[in-house]
Amino acid sequence: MARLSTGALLRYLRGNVEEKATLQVLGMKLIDNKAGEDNQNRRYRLMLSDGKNTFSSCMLGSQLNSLIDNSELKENSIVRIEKCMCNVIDRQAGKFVLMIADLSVVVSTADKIGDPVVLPLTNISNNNLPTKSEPQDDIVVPNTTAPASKTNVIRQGSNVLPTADRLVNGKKGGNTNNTNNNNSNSTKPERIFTIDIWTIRARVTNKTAVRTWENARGKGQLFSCDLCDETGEIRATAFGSDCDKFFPMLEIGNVYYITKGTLKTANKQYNQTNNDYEMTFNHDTLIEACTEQTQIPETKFNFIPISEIAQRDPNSIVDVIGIVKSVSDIQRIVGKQSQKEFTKRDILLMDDKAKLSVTLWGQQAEEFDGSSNPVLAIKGAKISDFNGRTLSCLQSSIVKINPNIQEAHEIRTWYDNEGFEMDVEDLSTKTDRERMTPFKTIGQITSEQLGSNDKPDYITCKAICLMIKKDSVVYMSCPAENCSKKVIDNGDGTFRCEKCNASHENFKWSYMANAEISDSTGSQWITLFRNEAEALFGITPEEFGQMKSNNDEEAINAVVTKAQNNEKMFKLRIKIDNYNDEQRLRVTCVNISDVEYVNNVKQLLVDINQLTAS
DNA sequence: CCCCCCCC
Repeated sequence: MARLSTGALLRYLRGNVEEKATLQVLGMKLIDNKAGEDNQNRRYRLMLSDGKNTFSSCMLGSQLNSLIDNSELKENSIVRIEKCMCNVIDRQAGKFVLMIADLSVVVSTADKIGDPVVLPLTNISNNNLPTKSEPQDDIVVPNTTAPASKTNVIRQGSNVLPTADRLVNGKKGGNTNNTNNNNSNSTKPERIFTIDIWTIRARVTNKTAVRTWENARGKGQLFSCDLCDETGEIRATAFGSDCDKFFPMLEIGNVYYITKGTLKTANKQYNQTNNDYEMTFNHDTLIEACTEQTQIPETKFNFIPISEIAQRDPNSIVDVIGIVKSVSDIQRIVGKQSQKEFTKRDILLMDDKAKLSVTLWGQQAEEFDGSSNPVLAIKGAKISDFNGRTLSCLQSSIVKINPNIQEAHEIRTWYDNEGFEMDVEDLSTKTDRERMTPFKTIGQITSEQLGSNDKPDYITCKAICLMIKKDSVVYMSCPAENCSKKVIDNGDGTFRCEKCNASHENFKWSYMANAEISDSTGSQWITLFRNEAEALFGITPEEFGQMKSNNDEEAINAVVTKAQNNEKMFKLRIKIDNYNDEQRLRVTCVNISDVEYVNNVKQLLVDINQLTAS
């Protein structure tokens, strides 16, 4: 039976955020946001109860808004806090915000439990952390409404500060050591205090050297660093004197409380963190080292499959993980422009679908030990389009060997069990034609006049097969190997091939199917030959030909119908050619594959970001 | 307010 975790709210505010407490939602309020119409970023503030106390500065992560939208999470719901953070706004004044990064709804519809009172915020900074709930105080859900214990969870003798809410209401808290008043209407919603000052507790995962800059706007110095906490990451930069002040304070790997700073939209072109904003440290910024133990991850990776690098734009920045298949020796080269000498080392990195060459530079190259096929995780490598696709690490790239993260364990297991004997597509040896199959819509075939160059254009589009010319799916072709020329039935049991200039005793069925495919932007007739037609129909040309010989209309209809109306990825070769003095667009399908929706959506997001960035 | 990151 679910129980509320008595005392959990105080423990959270004291920093014991690892606890997965069961709490009741006594109130929720949509917070006014400046971008009022921005439905994505709307924020709810919850009043949570642990059965004994309530705390109403609990911000619900916006990714959890759907729980409210679908009424799974509502007033009096009982929830389990899966992940939260305590944001200290002003420790002395007892201003805290509990950020709910993840929760699960234990009981959606419930009655109010107990008679909790507003949590008096004591000197939370005392280190005497209760680490587990007190079972004797647990309140059974849902069939008891026993009043909360008379004992306040706050330690005897502690300095009790007024609650944040009381401060907002303009009252002095005084000694509220025993605030447990069963008559108090503690569910009365308090005003939220304005969160115009924030504090994050974050780990520095990367830091640049101090660099000087000079351009038309002036000159100066700067450094930047990447910060991450349990919920995300952000890049921060300091200029001028702020640079002098903060550079020596921040050390890679350490955790800091950072208060105040300017936020601006991130320039995705240069910012490899997964955040729409970036931070500038300014005169008001306060940075304080955090010496407590935290669960803040070392580095936040946003891995993409290696195969997806083929679809991404050159020069874009990605995170990848893979097995080091092989490693080159150190090479020394001289830069063309700079005339400086660089050292480099190439690594062949593979996952379950593809492999490619990754270049490390300088110290990273020299110190790299790739023996015994380690897992390599790279954050912030640049895609280069030399020799197909390769990756190049930057000074800012984070390269981790055998990191202790889930994805690394998964790929290790895969490689040791089966991957070691697999071969996968090599993105770094492909010809231009093979790799240049960007995602496009059918409408773009016309709008971009694809196929009008000397070389054919190759695109990949997500489309549905609308119609198939079912009478001309297969034809009788020359049985000779490497010849698929249509044969003429001599009527005497032999079949003439003009190409081989010979008559054969038999023929073979070959595919040449015509299909109309469509997406939201248009439709296009395409031709499919053996591999692609076989992928579309799911049967061999011989099987199809047999049905045709048997005049088995019903079977043919069944096969054709099944091939229609499915969404697939069509890789197309597009070329205008002359046929009987007439120009016509030939669109040949060169590959059909299933839509990988996760990758497809990621690609769409990349496209959308590029549209909004420009 | 930077935004360069190398070579075949």
